Amino acid sequence: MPTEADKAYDPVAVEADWRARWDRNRTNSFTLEELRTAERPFFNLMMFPYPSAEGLHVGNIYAFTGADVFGRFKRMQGHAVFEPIGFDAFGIHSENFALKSGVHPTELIPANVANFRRQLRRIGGMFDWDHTVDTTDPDYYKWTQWLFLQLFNHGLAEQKEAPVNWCPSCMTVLANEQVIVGACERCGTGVEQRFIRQWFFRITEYAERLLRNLKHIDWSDTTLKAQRNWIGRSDGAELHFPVAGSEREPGRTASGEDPGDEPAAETTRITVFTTRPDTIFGATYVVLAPEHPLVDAVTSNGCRADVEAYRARTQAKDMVARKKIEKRKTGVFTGGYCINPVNGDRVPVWIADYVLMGYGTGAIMAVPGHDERDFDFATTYELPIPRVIAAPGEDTSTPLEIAYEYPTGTLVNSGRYDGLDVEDAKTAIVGDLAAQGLAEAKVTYRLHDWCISRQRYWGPPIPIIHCEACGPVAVPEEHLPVILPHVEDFRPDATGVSPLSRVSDWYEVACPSCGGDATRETDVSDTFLDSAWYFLRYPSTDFRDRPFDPEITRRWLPVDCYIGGNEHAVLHLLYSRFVVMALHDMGLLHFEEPYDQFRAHGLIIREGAKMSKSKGNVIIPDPIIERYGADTFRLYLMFLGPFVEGGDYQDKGISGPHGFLHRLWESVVADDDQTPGDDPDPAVEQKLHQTIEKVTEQIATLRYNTAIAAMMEYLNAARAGGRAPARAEIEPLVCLVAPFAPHIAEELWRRLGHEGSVFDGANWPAFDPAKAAERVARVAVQVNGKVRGTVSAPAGADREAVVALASSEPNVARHLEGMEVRRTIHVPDRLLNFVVAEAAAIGSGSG
RNA sequence: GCCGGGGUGGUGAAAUCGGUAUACACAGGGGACUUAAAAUCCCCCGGGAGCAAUCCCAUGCGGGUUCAAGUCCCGCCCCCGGCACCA
Repeated sequence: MPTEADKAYDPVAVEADWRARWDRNRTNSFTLEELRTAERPFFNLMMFPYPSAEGLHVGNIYAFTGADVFGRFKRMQGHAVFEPIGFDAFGIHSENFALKSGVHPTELIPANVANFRRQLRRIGGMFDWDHTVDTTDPDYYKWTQWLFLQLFNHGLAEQKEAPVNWCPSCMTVLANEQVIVGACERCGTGVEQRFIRQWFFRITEYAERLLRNLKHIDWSDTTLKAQRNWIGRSDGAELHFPVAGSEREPGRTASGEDPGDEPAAETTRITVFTTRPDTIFGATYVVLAPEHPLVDAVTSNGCRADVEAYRARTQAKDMVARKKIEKRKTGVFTGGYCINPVNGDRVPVWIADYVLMGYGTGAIMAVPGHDERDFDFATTYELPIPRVIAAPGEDTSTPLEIAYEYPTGTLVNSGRYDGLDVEDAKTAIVGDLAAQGLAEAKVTYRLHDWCISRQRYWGPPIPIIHCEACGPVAVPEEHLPVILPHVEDFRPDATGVSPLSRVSDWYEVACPSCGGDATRETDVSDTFLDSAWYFLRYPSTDFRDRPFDPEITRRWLPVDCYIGGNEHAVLHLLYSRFVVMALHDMGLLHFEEPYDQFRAHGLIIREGAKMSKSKGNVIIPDPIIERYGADTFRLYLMFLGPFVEGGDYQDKGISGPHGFLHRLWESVVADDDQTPGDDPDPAVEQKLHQTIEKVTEQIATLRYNTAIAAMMEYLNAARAGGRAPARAEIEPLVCLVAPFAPHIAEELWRRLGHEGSVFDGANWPAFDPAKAAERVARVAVQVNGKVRGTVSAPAGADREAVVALASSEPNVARHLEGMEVRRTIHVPDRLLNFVVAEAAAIGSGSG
């Protein structure tokens, strides 16, 4: 006998019950054997969270719920869906929090992870808890270190000097995002740059493939665009400007006839990169980055003091400030000159910090007439600004008020190239200079090599041993993992090197190669390395002796669907693509792109404002879940707006979805005497199939908000006028709602008499187009484009039939009176439009 | 500055192969049921005029194309996110 308590919807009880059943029945977990043999495998991935001390953020819940809805939907369509979750627990966030709170990360992180696990279970995600990953677990980072070694062994890891942000007050290295307008985010002290030897992965070797493959993968457009911009291919040329006074200048003839027979090795040349070789006649000076290696060579004695002072000033600025556009460009003349290779003109050489050593060749030819930055600089230092490109309607003498930068026009003031258009001139000039050894066509990428060294504590040690005799030596694979030693005080100190460099009994080791005295690398690796391969690990966590099992990997990878935030649209996705591509080239993976499909979700705001701790308007999930249940919370989050765009969380709005689930519950768990027979009402059944069609299509395209609206509309129709829906009307709705509200769906499915989980077996309702078809169409009738009435016509009715119906509609007839119908436009089942004009000037006026 | 994405009721938002603008929900108002409350159910809800039928206006602003424009084209304004001297 069901009791009263059994009949009321108690979300907290239902959800606790079903969490227990899922665990008991292993509903969401795969055994190793199941992973090996799964039919129709579907790898549903979401970006794993950083387990913060504050607990799961609504942003996380939003993202995970959206991904989980998709996974459950696929599962109900008969796929074997693998949906793992893990913890990205290394990195500067944990370390800084630990420094501030005084709790060591080795205590902090496990506590945070435990809390996250609890919260993740509570939201009802279909997570396989037997296959999780924690990047701080030595069993995991052993393989992160292994990955480093694979790249090292294949020549893709190398050491280079590179600048870091240094705060002289905190005595620590800062990440770029910790530098706010040139100052340390914590103490406000001005940041300097220091040069340190660091490890880099040669991702730039893969730039072209990383760019090219973007054409074939199914990703959000915005993400593809962000990747393209980041890789930043630009097509241009390197041009060589011999330094005046060094040997063997080319002849001074304007046409550049002197071929300068051999490209004389002893000639010092400044090589510039430009995308506009057509403007070379307008190059009135050359600018080197202050760090450029030729600065010393070109600087005259008279200018040396100024040059040195300027270089010192530049170095004191941090990299971030230097990248900000300042109002005035600055620079100094070196006293040196070089020769414009196209006409033999002597042009002065300057240094300026608007030229960056890290891009192109670290040197530019300045064309002030056709480049805004050069224009500003030339204006400041009163350098000449000639015109060499004329737009239509302009000529040589048209004054240049601002730089003319458009890549179209005709050359002027350019010797024998005058009259050529921009594109032809590029080819001709580069071709002619190349014949003299003074130019090469060249493609440059904005993408930099990936610096993975961190002078920090909370990360996996880089598995390298430095030996005086042998150089950097890989830690032998059998010695992995290189365990991160427990260091009580891991605060960075004045030396600016990693905290691990203070642990001599850890870093002093024998060289694996020669056995001599050697030291471990004391930097740890970037968190992005941890997350660059975690999806490979998930299905293979049953193996302790290999990072990923070939057979399992072949079945499950690449990832079928990846959902995550656009804040990782660039780096994380790019790095993981690179790692996969490299492993593919080593023969370790059968694919070279990790994610078949990627979708970026939107952001949640609250009551129209961005959420932030300082505003005190963050949504705290636990109390909401306690009050309404996870199902309501999930449903509401997905209802707020389109998943890929985000939405505005308004506290009161949750009552809508909550009421919907209550009504659904009552429609199933109705009083016995109200339970009607099994025959569905034809009109309701029609609506049902229309709803199945919409919901199926909209979930597949992540338009969850409208899918939910369609279900609400259907339930309203099925309950209209207080009627109790028939079982055949309501049972399919339980299935449709299941991806969003899995606990209540399970419970109602059980109460409808089914054994086991609604997610086992392909229970997604079948759509029958015949049942969904409308038999009567409501056709809007317009006169001159204005709606004057609607008529009901049999579906598919032809023009004459609809015209006849429409003409007898009183209001339509009134508007047609005295008018001549010139045209009639008929859109079947939708609309009829009479285009009319006054028949004659005679009888005006209507009734 | 550049690259994305947007501006539709009191609010979150629907509708973009051009075809009845405002689905669904919140907030608000009225009613039924109930001892009462909750829950449920029904009705109203863009602005203006009118007793009403009905008419006019309305999708950031200004033009245009079309029988027909929230949707397409041109020119602006504003908001959000990202990148930022990339030669």
